[in-house]
Amino acid sequence: MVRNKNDQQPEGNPNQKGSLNREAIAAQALHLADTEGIDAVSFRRLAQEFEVTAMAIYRYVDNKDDLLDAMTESMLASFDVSAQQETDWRDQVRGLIYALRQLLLTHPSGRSLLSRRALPSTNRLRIFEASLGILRDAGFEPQEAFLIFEHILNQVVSLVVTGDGYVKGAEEERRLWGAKLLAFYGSLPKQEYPRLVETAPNIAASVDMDHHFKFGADLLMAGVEAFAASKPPRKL
Amino acid sequence: MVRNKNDQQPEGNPNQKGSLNREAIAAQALHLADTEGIDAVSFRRLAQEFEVTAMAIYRYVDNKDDLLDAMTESMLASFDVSAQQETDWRDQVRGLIYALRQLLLTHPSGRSLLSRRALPSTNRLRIFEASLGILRDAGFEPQEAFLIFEHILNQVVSLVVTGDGYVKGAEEERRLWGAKLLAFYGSLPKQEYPRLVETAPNIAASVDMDHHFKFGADLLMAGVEAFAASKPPRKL
DNA sequence: TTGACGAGTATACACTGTATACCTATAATG
DNA sequence: CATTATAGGTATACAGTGTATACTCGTCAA
Repeated sequence: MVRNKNDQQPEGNPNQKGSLNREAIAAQALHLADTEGIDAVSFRRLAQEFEVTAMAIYRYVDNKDDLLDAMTESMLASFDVSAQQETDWRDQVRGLIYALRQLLLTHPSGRSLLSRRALPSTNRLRIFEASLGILRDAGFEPQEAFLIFEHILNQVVSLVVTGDGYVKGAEEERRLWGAKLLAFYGSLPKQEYPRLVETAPNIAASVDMDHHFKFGADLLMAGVEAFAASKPPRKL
Repeated sequence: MVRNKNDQQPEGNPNQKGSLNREAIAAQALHLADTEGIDAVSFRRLAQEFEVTAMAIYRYVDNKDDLLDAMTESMLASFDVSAQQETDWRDQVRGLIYALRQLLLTHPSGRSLLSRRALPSTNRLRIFEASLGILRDAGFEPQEAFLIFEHILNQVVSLVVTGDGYVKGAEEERRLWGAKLLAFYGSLPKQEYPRLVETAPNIAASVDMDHHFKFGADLLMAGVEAFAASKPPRKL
């Protein structure tokens, strides 16, 4: 047997990431997903960053699914719904929308993480509960509140992170993609695709988040408010 | 060299799938994705269904990304936006929504396919153009039309196929998941999560598509109509 | 007859998640 | 103190994945 190759520690350098534990692993994995895409998150890659073997991670995480759960929790840990205590429910909902946006801007991998079918853990439950509270207080029935919240979450997700491959800070790549879209849609045969050609600049501009998002958020709010108005006048 | 192991064809059975070609591959891959999930689509698996080597597929498909493109095209081939020629734009939009729903019911893998960041091919362009046409005729500006269409598409997708792992016809599994959700949310501590507990039945019921969808579609339409109403009175 | 070419095979490489068996330094216990 | 248990980590292996490269045919044209 040729085992015991490196019995003693090579150098006494303390692991700068701190000792291995579930939270640290989840945080590192989340950071990896946000900066290099969700596909970059693998046991071997993660282990390498902790200067450790892939299997060592299984001490703290059941399997990949559990790892993704832990990442989700890590992402949602610092998220506080009730940060802003507005009086008008419209402002509260709008606040929720923009808080979710901020969350997804810092964590683009949220798209992948939040759309997994899994039973939620504490942080997600907390947010879910608080959001339902806002909508219930606004006068919506339980089912309506649930559906509206889902509506909002889905819409915000797809408004902020366009496409699956989005990673944090990839400004240059993003700009390039916008140019590519403009070139593509702009050069389509005009008589076959008149609408697409005229809309090409807008399609391309959709990679610019701020403007795009404000527009989408307004549309979203318009829907919720219209729905509220179409109900028996019980709203606050 | 130990090549040429099986020189002659084992049996003379004609490939029941027909001779290999791009369309057949795409169709088969799409079917596979719809029935066993998008992860079941691999070159080796696909090749096996055609009784062929994995590398043979590369004759007709550049790489996996191109395969997914081909699948998307295959899925959208039979989709016709202008099937229903309603006069009222509201009915047209509603028709579009329900047509998209039907598409995603037959092809649950559409969620994965449609949310990829890629330049669209002909079928997708055709649908895009037609949809923009409807919205432009309704009086929306180019940018508005584009954003509303995205809004609609995203919302329908997330309304129809909840979660990533959805496959066609998995009725039993779906029912089980609903029961699991009900048990989970229903048994949360009531004083910590009052809203979630009261909403538990609705959350569980969201696996029942028909009811869930009608509700979501109404909310969606309410948003679009409200947005239309908030504009200078130019709508038809 | 030769040669090109289309279609498919064989093999290999670097990845992935994860099961199993092992080692070893520390802590608990007789 | 001596022994044993255990927590934390390593090593290896297996079945998958996408795909690059090289090869082998059968058919058809010059």
